[in-house]
Amino acid sequence: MAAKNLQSIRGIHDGLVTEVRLWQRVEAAARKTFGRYAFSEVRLPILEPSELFVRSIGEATDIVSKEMYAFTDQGGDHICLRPEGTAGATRAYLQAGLTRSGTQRWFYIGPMFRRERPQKGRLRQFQQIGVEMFGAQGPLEDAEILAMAHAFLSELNISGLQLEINSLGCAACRPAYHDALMGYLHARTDHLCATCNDRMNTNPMRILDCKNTQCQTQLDDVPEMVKHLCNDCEQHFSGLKSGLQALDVPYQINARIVRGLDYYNRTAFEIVTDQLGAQGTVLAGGRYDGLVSQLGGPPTAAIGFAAGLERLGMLLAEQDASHADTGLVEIAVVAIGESVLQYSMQRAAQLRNDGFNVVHCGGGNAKRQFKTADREGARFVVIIGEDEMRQGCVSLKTMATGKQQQVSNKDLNAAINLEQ
RNA sequence: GUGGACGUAGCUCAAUUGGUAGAGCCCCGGCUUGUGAUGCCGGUGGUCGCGGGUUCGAAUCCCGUCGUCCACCCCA
Repeated sequence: MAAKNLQSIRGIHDGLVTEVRLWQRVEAAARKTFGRYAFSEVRLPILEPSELFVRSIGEATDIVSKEMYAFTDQGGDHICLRPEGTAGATRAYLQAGLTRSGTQRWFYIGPMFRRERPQKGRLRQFQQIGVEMFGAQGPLEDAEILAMAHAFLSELNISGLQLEINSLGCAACRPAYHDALMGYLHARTDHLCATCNDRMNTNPMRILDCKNTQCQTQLDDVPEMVKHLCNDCEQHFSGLKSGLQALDVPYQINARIVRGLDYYNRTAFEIVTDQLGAQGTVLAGGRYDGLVSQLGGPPTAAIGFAAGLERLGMLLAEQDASHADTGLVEIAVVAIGESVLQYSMQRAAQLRNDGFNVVHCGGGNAKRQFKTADREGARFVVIIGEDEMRQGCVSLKTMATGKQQQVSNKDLNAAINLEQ
């Protein structure tokens, strides 16, 4: 344990080489897939006014009431590290005056901050890949955005994932459902856990996904939102389902998916895994038709989702560890003798210009240099001594086979490509 | 925020009933000063997370603290 009093903040981890390689694979898959669906990347602020999240997510939520890194800056402004991306994206959409510019299809990749108790797959600073689509209201868009999420994860080849969908209804049908739910729950308060009894007052729908098995046994025939949808919501939901079927996206209806926030309506979905312990949600989202107007804009339909970059990286690491460490270094240059040092550096530079990833082993003791080459995982060693320099050639060694040959400088690239 | 487990060399771990720490791997050097991954020999490296306390004596017991992990909670 090196630096004792100089550690990263609890729950805030360094992304070292291994993790970053994993993340970059996830990011590459996202950029590729989202591009196919004509989504464009945006880069949004990490610092936002605290007020933004109070007004969007809501003061009563855990995220805002106890998990936000919020502070007053030197000028007296109340600002915070963003705990999620949707609110900022909506703010930016409004600020840029895009409400009459047609459908906006955005995605972003970046860090979010929540002061939670750290756990596997749960960090205080974590990265999300977020997608937001503004100005699209039909079930076709819902189906397509889910197909996009599915394609994105398929691109990564992660198995064991499950798409679950639900409908949360809308302002028209939710009150009646709420009454039905409360009636059902009130009859069983004695059998529900303490947390659930609290939730009766704050957010009764949350009781549906309580993990307490005792509570779950009480909920066998609990009223479900999907069975209380109004006509419009019903049509929307069946449009989504038939869209997913048409696109061959496997899904499952899970009436227990809920959202804590008021602005969510209709489609809600999660993609879950059983491989990350309690933090099984790898991607989640839904429709939030109410948010734009809640933040002062015109009524605007919107839908989006966010995926946890670290969680996806962990799944990749568990599934194919072999993939993680494919050699970065293609060629190691070994210089034998002081007199060829500078020349060997020039040859290394030339190989880099030719498009190879090259390390120079530093000259000196030949054995040491070969050891370095091996440790770096170089596939080839280009050996340069006085003879080679004089003759305008190098000795090319293929590390895996041990085969070594003399190749003239002009034939080197061809020889390497032959050996690959 | 609540509950539980853990914290010993760079890494993975060991140290019988409390007697001031060991191994493997890694790293460095040598056996071969134009050749690696296998072999042999040698070497560097630890205020036992940190701070108190009990004791003649603590890595080992107690308290606190920080951190990691797990579950609750919450969520990506």
